[in-house]
Amino acid sequence: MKPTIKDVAQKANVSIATVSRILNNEKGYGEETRKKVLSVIRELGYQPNAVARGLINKKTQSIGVVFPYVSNMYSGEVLSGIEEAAYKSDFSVVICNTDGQQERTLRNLKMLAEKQVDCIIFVSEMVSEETAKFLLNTSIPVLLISTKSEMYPLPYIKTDDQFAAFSAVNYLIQSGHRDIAMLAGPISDPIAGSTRIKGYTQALTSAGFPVKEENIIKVNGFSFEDGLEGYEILKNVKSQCTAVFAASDEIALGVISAAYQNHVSIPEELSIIGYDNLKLAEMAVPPLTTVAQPLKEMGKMAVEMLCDHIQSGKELNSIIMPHKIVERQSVKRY
Amino acid sequence: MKPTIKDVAQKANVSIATVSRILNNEKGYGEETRKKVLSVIRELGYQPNAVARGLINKKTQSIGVVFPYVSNMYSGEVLSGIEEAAYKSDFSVVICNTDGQQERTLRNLKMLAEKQVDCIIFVSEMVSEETAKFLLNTSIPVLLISTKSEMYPLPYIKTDDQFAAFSAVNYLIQSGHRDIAMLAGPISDPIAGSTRIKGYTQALTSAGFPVKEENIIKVNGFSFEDGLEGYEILKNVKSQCTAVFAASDEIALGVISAAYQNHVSIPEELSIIGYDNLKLAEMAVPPLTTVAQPLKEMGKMAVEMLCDHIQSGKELNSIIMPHKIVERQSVKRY
DNA sequence: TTGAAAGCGCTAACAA
DNA sequence: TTGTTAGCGCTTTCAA
Repeated sequence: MKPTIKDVAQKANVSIATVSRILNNEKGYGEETRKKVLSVIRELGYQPNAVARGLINKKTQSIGVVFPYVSNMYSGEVLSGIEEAAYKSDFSVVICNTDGQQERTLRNLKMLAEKQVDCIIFVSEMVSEETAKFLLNTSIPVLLISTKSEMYPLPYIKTDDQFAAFSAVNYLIQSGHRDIAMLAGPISDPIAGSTRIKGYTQALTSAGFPVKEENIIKVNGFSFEDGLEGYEILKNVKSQCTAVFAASDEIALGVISAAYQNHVSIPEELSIIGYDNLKLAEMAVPPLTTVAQPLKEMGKMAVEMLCDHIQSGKELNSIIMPHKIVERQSVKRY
Repeated sequence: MKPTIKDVAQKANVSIATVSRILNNEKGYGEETRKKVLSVIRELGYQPNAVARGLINKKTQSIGVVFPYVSNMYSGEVLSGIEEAAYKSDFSVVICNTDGQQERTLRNLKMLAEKQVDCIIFVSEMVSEETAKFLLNTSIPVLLISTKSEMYPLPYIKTDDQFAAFSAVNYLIQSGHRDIAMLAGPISDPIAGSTRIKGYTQALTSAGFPVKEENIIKVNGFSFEDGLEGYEILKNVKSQCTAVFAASDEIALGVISAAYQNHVSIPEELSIIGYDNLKLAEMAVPPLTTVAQPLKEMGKMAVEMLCDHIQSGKELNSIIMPHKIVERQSVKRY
């Protein structure tokens, strides 16, 4: 049996209250007792029980994080920011994977609530009405990352997707491209789907170029496979695109890979710009030009804001993070 | 204030014991009371407090996972397996990042113990003496993944690194390569470092080829950057290698990327085989031939074994998982 | 079928 | 400076 505070108290001939005080660096004991107790603690190998603490303090020092897919690189970036900041503030992080399924999302959220996490970070997943309601009803502070609720006032941290997409396409235009295709995610996604398409359209329009419907290729998600698939469609589209804007780096990698198999060289025959600036972009051949979101930074910021909120009651505001174009070698300049 | 079991009991005119029984699907109440209580629960939006439960049950339904770097793709693969199995068994997973630092490892481990996680999965990190001692002293069941303790009997799940490295190099030999370099991780790493070098040496030797010291290039880690760096060294080595065995897929990607910048084409001028079979390998240009570890599977297996152990006292055995060569397009066949 | 009460390991108010 | 005690929200005897 693991020793408890009681065992320590007994062996040190003091009350458990005194041990508790020493453990928590409060005052109210002599140097003598402190030393004695500390030595007993070491001797017994005593470790405080955070569960018991949590019960009485109503604080578990833990952060719940909800991802659609914990294992992709996107989540990894955000997670590393979260983890870093959490570690600094002595929080632990509980992660959940929803697989993009509403039901799993809800079940995970419920679990987090039951486990009494001190706050929740909800990443990059569509906020369904039911989810939003749950999030609003619970007393747990919540921050969204890279997503937002259309109808409910949930604070978020994200980039301006439309503007970022605009910037990406504009970069292509500035580089001398006229005929630009887009590999878009699902339109059903109000954040990363339709919004980025708007940015694309806007850039073309404001440059005085026509928007051709067939140049907007919608795939099912934002993955490598979606990029592979997208390329096949792109190939068959008659227009002579010299460049493509991919709604994610993974999609872009899919296109690059498919292009390689089709012996079309990038960027000589086809230019491509991605979205996210994952580690992946740097590792690609050729290295991928992309619009960067500060994902790690966003994760870090989320936990910092949440901690401030919990400790000092500081309000949780929504924040738009800046994006920027990272130039590498996948776009040809005319 | 969130409603507690007491509020439910009061409102339903029963004792908290009855509510508890209903919550836990035990017997000892009438259908009438059950309905009544359930409706009150819904009405109040009551959610049981897992912390209080944990205190009394001495079970928190949570798994602690320790990674050196949570954000890389390697961790992502393992994590997705862990998460999937944990979700099925109703466990939540709390993740820790050690940054490869011994001190952080220990602090994280302590935190997990204090939080009373039901078991710990320790992934891909060297097991220092102090760490091993901690792990053995605690009463928390532990399983290592992709690592092992040299001196202490901690159960692990891993592949046979030496054999896998042997297979990789042997594949190169079978493909007609004679002069084969290795981009090895740090020799200080007894698992992924020196052991894989042994496999390399062994393959060469048993094929009757000489082992040239300068062909074994040791870099500081297993990252993309290490691969970049390794390529620079490789370039300056006088030998005329036609192929290289990289100790990780990330290193391999670094080599591919550097080769691209140096205008040496892969696999025509230089063949390369990786290690891990991350998603990355598939996404590379050219797609990377590599030796696959079933990382996701290993994560899944770890939690399944741990759950069996907790629930039925089933013993925790060490397991060697099979590896296999996944042929793609980065190795030229003569 | 139900309830009263003890207690999990700890903190915090109050007393001494 | 120290101890006693109540109680956090729950489960689990034991008794009714």
